[in-house]
Amino acid sequence: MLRIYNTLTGKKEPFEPLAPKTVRMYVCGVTVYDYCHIGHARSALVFDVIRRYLESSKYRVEFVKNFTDVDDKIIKRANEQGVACEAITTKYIDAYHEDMGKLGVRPASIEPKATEHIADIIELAKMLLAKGLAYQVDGDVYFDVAKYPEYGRLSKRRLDDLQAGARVDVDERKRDPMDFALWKSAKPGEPAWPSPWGQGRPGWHIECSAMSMKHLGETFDIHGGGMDLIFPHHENEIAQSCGATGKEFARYWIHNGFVQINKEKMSKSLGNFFTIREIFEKSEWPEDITGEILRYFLLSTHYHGPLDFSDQALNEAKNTLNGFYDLLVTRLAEPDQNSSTDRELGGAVERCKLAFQAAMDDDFNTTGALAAFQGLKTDINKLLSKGLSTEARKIARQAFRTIGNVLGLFQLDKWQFSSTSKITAFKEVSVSESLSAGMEESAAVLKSEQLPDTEIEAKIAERAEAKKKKDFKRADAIRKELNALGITIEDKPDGTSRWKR
RNA sequence: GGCGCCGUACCCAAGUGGUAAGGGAGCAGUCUGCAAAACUGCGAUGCGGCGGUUCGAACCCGCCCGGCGCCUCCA
Repeated sequence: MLRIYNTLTGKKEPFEPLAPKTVRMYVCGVTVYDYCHIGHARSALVFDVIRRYLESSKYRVEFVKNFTDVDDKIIKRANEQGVACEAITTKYIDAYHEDMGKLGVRPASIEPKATEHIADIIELAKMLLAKGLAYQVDGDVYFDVAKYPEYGRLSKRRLDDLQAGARVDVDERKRDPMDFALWKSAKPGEPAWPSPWGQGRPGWHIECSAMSMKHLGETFDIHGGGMDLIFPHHENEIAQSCGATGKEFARYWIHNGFVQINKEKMSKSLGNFFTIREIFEKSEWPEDITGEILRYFLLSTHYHGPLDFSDQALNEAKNTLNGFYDLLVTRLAEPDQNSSTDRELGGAVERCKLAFQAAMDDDFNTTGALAAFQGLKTDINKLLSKGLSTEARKIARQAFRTIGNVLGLFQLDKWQFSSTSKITAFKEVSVSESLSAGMEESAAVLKSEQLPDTEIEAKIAERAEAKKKKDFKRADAIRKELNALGITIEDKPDGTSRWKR
């Protein structure tokens, strides 16, 4: 039985969707005015995994994730560059898909844009005005928070406690400082749509209410996003949605914690952020391996807590994955006639499945889920040493692939083990540096990539000959030579050797 | 001023009442010509501090200390 921590109630609750075997879920995406950073990646990944787990639990998941494509920051960016807003939003929506794709984040079932739902937004605002929950000032429409008595139930705040104007000037035209705009009148040079209140554009919060209700119905199951959206964004969504329909809006609210740098929130305003593409660019690993490392790193902490980003953390994730992929692409790929432990494999896989499911059922505890894979890894390594047939090895490999698919891990067929490469997101690489010191560091991997397998095999054969003749000096020299190229040789008990980059 | 999150071994990190998962690093052993990998063992009598509730607390309550976040836009 799946249990989810619900921000609305502050408790872990059993999850029961409104309609049997169907989950309707809405996640707040990004405002598309710049490249995404690793914090956006965490959020996208967390909900991607939640979606995958629900699907693997035999739910049909209707997953809506929006793009905010009308906003002050977009307008500012467009004006700076002297281009239309659409040029900005199109560019960064494409970049979003590209970056998230590298992380293995699947597109949502529906990815609506605010600008494509202006009519729905206007309808919602009209409804709120008609119900007396909103009011008009000049060409603006504001939600009247005083008319929604439950305002603050998500963020656990009371209106009286909020320090209005603490950090921003209060608009004197509003009845309450907490009232928020549903519709903003157009200023010159801004994108605008006709409305009953004149030319204008939607406020930020209303698009999510309009789009979620349009695509998922007035009441749906899960609404998610980053912690920073709890107030005011999600609070306001609840107020205007419930105010308009008189029904409950989203039933389970899920919020992911922040990615931090040195214990501080990663954010644009602090300037302490790393974009996803920047990390891929600075990584010395191939793209698919870097993606796997990032994914493992982001899932190694429970989604609700903070997660500190550092080169060390990334490289630890790499080391851990080395252990998995050594098993998956090296040891399990070796043929064997000995089937003496084949019948024990099923039990090991079953144990992993159960442990995995128990962890994921407990509020999507991906940390525990990864521990389940560690258990399977250890079990299979033991079986291998006692004898596991080629056929059983394929089954073992498939188990990792199948269960791992829920986390989007363990799908790669190739891996690089070399310990000379790194991810150094923090290192500022200048051109001259990369030509000297930086190059040296990654030189081994570059060389090993260029070296054809056949040449390596030839060297290995030569070394085997030397070993046979007890010419260990020669054998060690060859090993050292290959090692300098980032290739590790492992001798097996039968006198043959395996190698890996 | 209000609300909230976090503080578990060298590092990362699960665990929300029943006696501390897992990983990384390290050390020792098995294996090996050596090495690597794998496997085995070692590693917090203690979970920021002090009290309290309980047969029993990392987990509940109170106070305190430290770090962070939100109350502008923010995943």
